Amino acid sequence: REEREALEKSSKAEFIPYVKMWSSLLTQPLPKIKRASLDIEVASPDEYHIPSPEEAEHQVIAVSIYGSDGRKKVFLLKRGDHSLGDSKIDEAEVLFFEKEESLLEAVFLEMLDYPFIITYNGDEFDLNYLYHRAKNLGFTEDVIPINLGRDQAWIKHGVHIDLYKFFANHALKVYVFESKYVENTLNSVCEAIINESKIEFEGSISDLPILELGRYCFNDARITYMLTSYNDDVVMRLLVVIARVAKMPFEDLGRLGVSNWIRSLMYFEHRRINALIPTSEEVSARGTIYSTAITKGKKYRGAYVLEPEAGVHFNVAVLDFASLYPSIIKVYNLSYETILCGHSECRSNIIPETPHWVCKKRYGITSLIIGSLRDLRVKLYKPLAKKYPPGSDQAVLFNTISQVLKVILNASYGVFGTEAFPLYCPPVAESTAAVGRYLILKTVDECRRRNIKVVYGDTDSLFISGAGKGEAEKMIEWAEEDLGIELDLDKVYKYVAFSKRKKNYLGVLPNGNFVLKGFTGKKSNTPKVIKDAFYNVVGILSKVNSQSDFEAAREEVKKYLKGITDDLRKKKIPLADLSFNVMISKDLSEYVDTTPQHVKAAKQLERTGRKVKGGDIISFVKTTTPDGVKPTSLAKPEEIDANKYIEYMKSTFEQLLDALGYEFDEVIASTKLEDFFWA
DNA sequence: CGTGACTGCTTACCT
DNA sequence: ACAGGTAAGCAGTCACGA
Repeated sequence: REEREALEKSSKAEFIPYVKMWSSLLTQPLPKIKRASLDIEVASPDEYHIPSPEEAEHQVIAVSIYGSDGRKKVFLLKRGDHSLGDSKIDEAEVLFFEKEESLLEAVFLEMLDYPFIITYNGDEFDLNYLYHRAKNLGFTEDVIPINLGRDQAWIKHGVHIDLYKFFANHALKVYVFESKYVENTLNSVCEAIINESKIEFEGSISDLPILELGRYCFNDARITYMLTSYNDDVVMRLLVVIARVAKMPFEDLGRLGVSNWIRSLMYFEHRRINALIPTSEEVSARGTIYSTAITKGKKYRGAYVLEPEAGVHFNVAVLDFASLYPSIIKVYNLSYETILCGHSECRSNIIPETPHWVCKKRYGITSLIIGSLRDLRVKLYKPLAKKYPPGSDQAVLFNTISQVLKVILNASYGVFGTEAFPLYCPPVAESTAAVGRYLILKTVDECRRRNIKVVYGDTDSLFISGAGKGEAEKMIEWAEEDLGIELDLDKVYKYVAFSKRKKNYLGVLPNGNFVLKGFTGKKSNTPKVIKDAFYNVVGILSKVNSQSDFEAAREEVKKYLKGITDDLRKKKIPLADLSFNVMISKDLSEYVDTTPQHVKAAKQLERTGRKVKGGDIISFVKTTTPDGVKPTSLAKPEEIDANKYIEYMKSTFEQLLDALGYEFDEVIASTKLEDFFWA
């Protein structure tokens, strides 16, 4: 209450009701949700055949249900020609059925005990299959607890949450799960998030002994459930908080993107204040785009990225604007109905760098909603999450709220620049970005005026070198007074190394921890051998405390890299560590313009019978064969093109070594110590 | 017909 | 169906010179 009252006091009158409304809603305790995960296995003629849910022509041979109340059941179909095997399923009660009909009946009955059913891809497969299979077996509609929509499956008595769609949500993937997984499969997500895996087996699922099949199926249900229970039910908590903010039912919010959450939230607010919801045509007609994008194919100009000053800089502070774009939307009163408003007296209220003006008479709906949510996150929930001991109920609640607000706030500007958003309003989007450029450039000017050296900056951040704590604090005060926007001291690096490339740097903190941005050496598709080598080199460099320390580190780096390149030449590196892992974003037939290397490898895989579809990760190695690549699973060690790997290593390490002023070729070719000089 | 400059496609990243 | 900006590798095209 104390913190909330302080926030209310510092808020403008128009924002106070919103702060009150949000804080009383969001601080409600989080319910424990009774639920069960469900997974099914279907007989299939061969291992590459994926049974069609609509036809549902094959038997359902196993179902597992894993409940939050501790009940865990495996339903198995007895098949005469299959042995039971000797697998043990310790945790669960195992039930055998002679007839598939009675198995399904028992499963449906069990489902009724749970108001929430959790699946991984149940919309497309598990529930869809169960429904059609039951129909095929003569079940009547009223005894099947499932309804099918166009792209989703509903539970008649409760809520079905399909985690596949939840974990595939790009915004959640990036901002909540920190891009820890790339592929959206159950196995990839579980490995990245809860350190669990699917059970591996060879051949076809239908050929497994019955108990072995049960063990496999049960494990899937178990890890699916764990995705909702790990870290104190964080996924369930996220769903509850998103539902509260977005004013959206659970069924929808797990399946729809952030733009839909924001649409729902904005529409709700229109209804609450008795305002008409405009049509997209009305909103689009407000104005047109003025700026031109730097990137081909984009609609308007975006953020500004400063040229980094190449080299090593010691004692670098990073200043950044807290939630820059939401702050701009709030402070500059940006909204579809305030931009280019009808009042002639507002026409002089011009947005910097644009011909657009904005209303002076009243606050816009976007400004009020996004502005108040921004303040809630920055001034209330972030500090509150830190105030309570980690793991306490309060810390857990405030952290969840803070994460959800982050996702929504991060998307709140972008939605106005996307045609699919019903309140699409390009002048709002381009004005937000324009003000961002204006603010960061003004701040750079102010630094220069104060003789503070700016060595880099991107969108909302400035890296300043050689400034003391006092000077940084003065800048923060200046921003508050002259810009009306909150600037923070984000961190202070022991040193930062920049090559000449933007969005690409190494920052080392006083405690030796480091931050790597942009480097090829950290990208998910880079071969493990090169990625490991890169992190090891950075590890060596992160111990450096002064210019002279670089001398000693240099020798260590050189020796280390020489070892790796020698191993590469002698083909001592295992294939798995040499593989590039690249996502194939569409189906093979859709690559009509070019045939990139991962597509070449995928085509070779298809020729061996493997199915490849959009979203799969293709693992390939560079070879001396005519295609230049081979899928890792089909390649032989002697086919590896060592030179290609050394070339790739060179360009990977140059991004780092450039900054330090020496050449990769010298590192691996030279034998004389005196050949090396550091900047 | 081979080479190199150039453009466009594709993926992954940064804010 | 949030946005734009940047890096990098490779595929494909085309002019140029032999």
